[in-house]
Amino acid sequence: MAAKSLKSSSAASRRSRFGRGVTSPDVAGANGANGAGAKPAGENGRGSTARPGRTPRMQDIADAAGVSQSTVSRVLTGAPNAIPITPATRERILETARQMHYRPNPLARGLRGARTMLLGVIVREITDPFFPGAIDAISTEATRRGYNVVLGHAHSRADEAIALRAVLETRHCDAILLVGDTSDQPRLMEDLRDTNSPVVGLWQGTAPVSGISIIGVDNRFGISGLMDHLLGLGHRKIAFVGGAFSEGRLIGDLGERRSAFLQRSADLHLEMPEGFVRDARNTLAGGAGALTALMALSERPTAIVFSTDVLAIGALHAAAEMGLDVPGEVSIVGFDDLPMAEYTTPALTTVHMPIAEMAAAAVRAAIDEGEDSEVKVLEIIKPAIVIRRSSGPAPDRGR
Amino acid sequence: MAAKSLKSSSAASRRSRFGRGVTSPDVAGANGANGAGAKPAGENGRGSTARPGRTPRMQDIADAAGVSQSTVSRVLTGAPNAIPITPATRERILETARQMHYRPNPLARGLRGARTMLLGVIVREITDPFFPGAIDAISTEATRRGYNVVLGHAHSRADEAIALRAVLETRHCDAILLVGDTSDQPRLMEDLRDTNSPVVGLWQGTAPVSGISIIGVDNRFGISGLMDHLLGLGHRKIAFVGGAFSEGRLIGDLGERRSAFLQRSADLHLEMPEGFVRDARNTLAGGAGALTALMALSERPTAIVFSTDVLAIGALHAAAEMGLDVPGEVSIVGFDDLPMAEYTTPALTTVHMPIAEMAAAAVRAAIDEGEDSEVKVLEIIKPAIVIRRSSGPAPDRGR
DNA sequence: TGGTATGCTACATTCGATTGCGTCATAGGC
DNA sequence: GCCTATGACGCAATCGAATGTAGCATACCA
Repeated sequence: MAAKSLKSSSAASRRSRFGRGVTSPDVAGANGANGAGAKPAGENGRGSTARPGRTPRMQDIADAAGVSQSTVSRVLTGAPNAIPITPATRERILETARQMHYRPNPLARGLRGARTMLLGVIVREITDPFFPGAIDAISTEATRRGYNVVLGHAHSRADEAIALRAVLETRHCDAILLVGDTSDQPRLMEDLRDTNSPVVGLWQGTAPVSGISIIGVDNRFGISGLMDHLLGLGHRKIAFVGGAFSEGRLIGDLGERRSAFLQRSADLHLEMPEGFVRDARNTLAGGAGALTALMALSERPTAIVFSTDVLAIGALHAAAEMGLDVPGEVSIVGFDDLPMAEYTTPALTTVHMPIAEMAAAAVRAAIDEGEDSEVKVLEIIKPAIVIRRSSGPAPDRGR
Repeated sequence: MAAKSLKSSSAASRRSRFGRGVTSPDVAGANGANGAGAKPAGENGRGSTARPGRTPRMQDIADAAGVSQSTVSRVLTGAPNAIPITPATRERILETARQMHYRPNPLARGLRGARTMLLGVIVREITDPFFPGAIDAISTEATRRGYNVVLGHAHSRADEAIALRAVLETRHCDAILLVGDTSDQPRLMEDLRDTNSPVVGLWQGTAPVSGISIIGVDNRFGISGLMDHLLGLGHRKIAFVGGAFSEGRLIGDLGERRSAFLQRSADLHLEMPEGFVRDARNTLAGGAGALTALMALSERPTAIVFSTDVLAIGALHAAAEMGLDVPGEVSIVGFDDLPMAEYTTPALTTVHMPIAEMAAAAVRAAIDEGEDSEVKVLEIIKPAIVIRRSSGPAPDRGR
């Protein structure tokens, strides 16, 4: 309280009277005031007035603790500075900051070039049930490493630029994660190239992309596993339904699964009648429609490989609706192992996606790359088959 | 190129030689240099050197266009300033900025107190299939209004503070949306109270909370509708399974649904044998377990109201596993109308949640509140029943 | 030709935290 | 008693954009 009056006669007024013009010869003015005012235990630097109703800044802590703002900074950042601070001072500052509910302003921090501890995540089609788990895993791993997640959206074509812009203009992201295939959004990719923050692609397919790290799943391996399983059950007439996000455009993982199926079928000389390979939008309705269409063929498949669980679940529903027995009459398998896959009727045979590990790997790549080097990662993870009830022996086997 | 040499003899060197000490009488020094150097079409203000490899700042645009940084700012913000700019100059600046791929630094912007156009969204249990749609809707509406979404996570108790801190420390959010019930996280709520940014609760229940706006669904109305539907089908032995997120703790919407059921049952004098009202974790497994338990009762219910679709879907699966006919032997209804609800076997009767409208309302409330007043919104939306295949006539009706 | 009005642009400050460098003070050595 | 070493800290510039105010320049008026 008493210090309040001292303040205006020492540092504060000195500043305002002389302005910043006086460079160094800080003669009588300051020294004299200091000497006269005894311990001027507070109020130095510029705007030293308390600001009611506003969140405290570092200067306010400094004032309250009777030190300079820079000292507060050094204590609070806890950096192993060359500059030593007395434990007593340190403790006093820490305590003051605590009492005043101080929280550093990340904007000001970021402005100086410090990490913002933000991870930009651009997701395609968040309504795809696959992604929530992915976001969860990413967010968890990011949080564990002290990072936060900013969500960008790339739903429709028209939004491509906007979504990306948004996250990029909020470009204080230390790194950017592309989740799901976004490669058909040319402007996004182009914008990303301008960014100098590291970019990591997750579930974008396994093809290397210049300038970004890739964490992907081995789709070929997964599809092969699925087919081996079905072949082992005696199936020879196997159809495939590939999901496409946009109209007819097969991209990334989904495209790889499709071509893996085609190639494997060719290698095995499986008969592949007209209509056995279909495309459908990657929705429940798309899966249902595909199943209906396949069952309308004169020569029906005995097993169907769906490129995602979403499609397969939609197909399961359609099968039940039309009174078709799964797996008695037709086996249905998916890809992704959604949480729901275990609880469908019947439970779905699928390929388990190690979401958590992949998300962790992606976050790690993103952060490490931001901190360290320019090294691009290319990590392809092999998934495992999960056999449940929706696949069974081929119905024509007994013949 | 020629301008390059002029630069160092005009404005730039003037600054460095005289420093900031010389306040206004900008006499000979500057004028003389200007006169000698003819049109000094560039390089004014401080650090006027081009900075290769870095994203251009406003100053760089100014240098390139031969104007001052403030002029660039005024042109780019497009604010209806009192200060007019020549169309020619304006166009030149705009063009330069375009060519240099200039993007304003939101950090610097925010530092000045401008809106950051960021919406903090704190979600509880993102793995709950209900939320992706919610996030999608929020993100869409936010994007439409030029905002971006920062995702916070509040999974487990231990993380409560961390998650919130994270989003709050990234406090440059203009507003905060609480999605799902977070009221059992005391520290979070407390922290939120310190914030002076507006807070909106979505799907937190319908009880007013001091200091925050609430957008909720009328759970009582939904449950009543469900029960009326079942009563109309002749059901009198109706059980209830309430989902709890954490161990046994009934919160928010889920708690309201439970008490709505209890009250309505009491009003109607429905018989309510021991074990007819159960709690379960809000997961597929929880729903499956609850169904199994209910069917093990000596007196079985003919219909079961699940407080979420997730529970109901789990139950549907368990019923199929144990060969129970739905709705022949037992009717199952849910709440939320997940996208999946239409594709279960059989399709689920449930209460449709108007996610998009509610999300839009929440975003609107958050943004408007931030821009305008202190008015708190309390909006309770009435949901509609969706009747599908999982509910049917009571089996004992024919007796 | 001097003075004023008007149209534009430049300067300097501000936001809050970080950091290189400078400085004061105390202790110790001789 | 003076000088140096080192401990403990403060000063001020800096990051990029926004903005109030000062100031220049041309045109116009008397």
